[in-house]
Formats: sequence, structure tokens, C-alpha cells
Amino acid sequence: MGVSKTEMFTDLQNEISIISKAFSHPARVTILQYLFKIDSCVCGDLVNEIGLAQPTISQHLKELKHLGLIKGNVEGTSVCYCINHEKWATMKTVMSEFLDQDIPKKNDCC
Amino acid sequence: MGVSKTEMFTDLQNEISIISKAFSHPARVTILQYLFKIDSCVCGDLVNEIGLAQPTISQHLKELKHLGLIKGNVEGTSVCYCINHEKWATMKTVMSEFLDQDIPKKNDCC
DNA sequence: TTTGTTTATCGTAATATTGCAATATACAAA
DNA sequence: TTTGTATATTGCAATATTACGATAAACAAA
Repeated sequence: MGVSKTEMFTDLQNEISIISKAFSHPARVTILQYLFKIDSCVCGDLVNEIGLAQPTISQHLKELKHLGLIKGNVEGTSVCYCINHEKWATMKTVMSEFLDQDIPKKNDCC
Repeated sequence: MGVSKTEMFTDLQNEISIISKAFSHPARVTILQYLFKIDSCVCGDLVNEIGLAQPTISQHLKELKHLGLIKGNVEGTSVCYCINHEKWATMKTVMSEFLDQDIPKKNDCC
């Protein structure tokens, strides 16, 4: 029915999937990479950097902001976005633990 | 229009998003965790482990297999699935590089 | 061959995501 | 106040994802 049955999974399993969903669109990956590259804040030139329309970029920014990975700061008419380094660090811990579960490798029947 | 404009992004940006999409559903996260936990192969008991219907699990397995993260081996009437450790390792490299881009942290206006 | 077991596929319904034109909002400058 | 600029929101269309019943396919055992 198109609905994820979140209640049958653990909080961690849901958290991993929510974080991953944020990275599951190349525009959001590109936004994050650009924010890291610029290092300081960036305003509306994401629209020029990426070839998508302004409302589309705004929507992607909203999702990243809602998840807490970026912060927005109003400066006059423009809005300055930058990475939320604290949130990024905690997110990285969660994802790294998930990615690093492949240490033993005992049996392999395939 | 619901279509990701993949052609305007780099191969790496698209690769990160494709990998992340595989992890963007808690059922697939759970399947992978279970395969790691069991370590050796597993057959149809994923349906019992997770509370989803058999066709749904089969569909999630198909996506993970298509991406190459798991391998399937037919054994009589059942199919034995297990982690593709080589593919997992290369995937981890790509994702780790993306997650580890937050080293400097010079300016922060937000 | 028939029967039971396991997994895959098909078809379809419900919902989510993506994209953008149009418009609204907020504010600086004239 | 008016005008221009930057960003957010609304509304809608196109497409993708998720879920599962029904069914098919593959095979082992009787």
C-alpha cells in the first residue's frame, strides 16, 4: 500500500532508513557536498550550482533542514545555509555502525 | 515530475543516492542486519523474522540482490541468501568517503 | 504422477516522491 | 510607498515505492 510499516521495526532500523532517505536523491547529496566545499554558508546560488528550479531546491533544503543536517540563517532577503556539524557527527556514528557490521565473515555459502 | 534528473549529477553523486535508496526502507535494513547476524546463509525465515508478507520480502531481496549487496543461492526448494562481502566493502568505501567530508569545519555562520 | 513446500512474478491499490509554475512572503533600496 | 530580489509555499501532474493477494514456477517426497 506504499506505507512503510515502521512500527514493526526498531528505532535504530527506522533511524538508519530515515537518514538514508535523505541521501537517496542526488540533488540532496550535491547540496550537502557543496555546503561542505564552500565550508562557510551559502545562499541561493545552489539554484545556479545545480540545474533545478528554485522551488525544487527549496524543497530539498527543507527536507535536509527538517532532518537537522543543515541549518538556515536569514540574512536580509537571502537565507544562509550551512552544515549542522553536531548533527552530522551523530548521524555519522549511526551510519558507520551500520556499515561496519561486516567484520567477522565466517561462513559464505553463496 | 517525480523523475530524478540523474543526468545533471556526477556518477558518484548518483551512486551515493542509489546505495542510500537501498537503505532507505527499514525492511531492507533489517534484512541486511539479519544476514550479518546469522552470518551464514538464510532462506525463507526472513518472512517469519520480519512481519511482512512473502511477496514483499521477496521484492526487497530482489532490490538488494540487483544492487549486488546480497547473493542468492538455490538449494533445493529454498533459496539461500547471504551478504556479498566484496560488494559491501566497496560500497562502504564510497559511503564512508561521503560521510567523512566534515573534517575541517572552519566557518559557521548559522 | 501427485502433493506439498518454497520462492518469484504479476497485477493492482495506496501512498510517497519529485518537479515546477504560480504565487506568497519578507525585506532592502530607491 | 513602490520596486526589486530572494526564498518559501501552494497546487498539481508525473512517476516511484510499498504492500499483498493470486498465481506461477521449481523441486523434493510420497
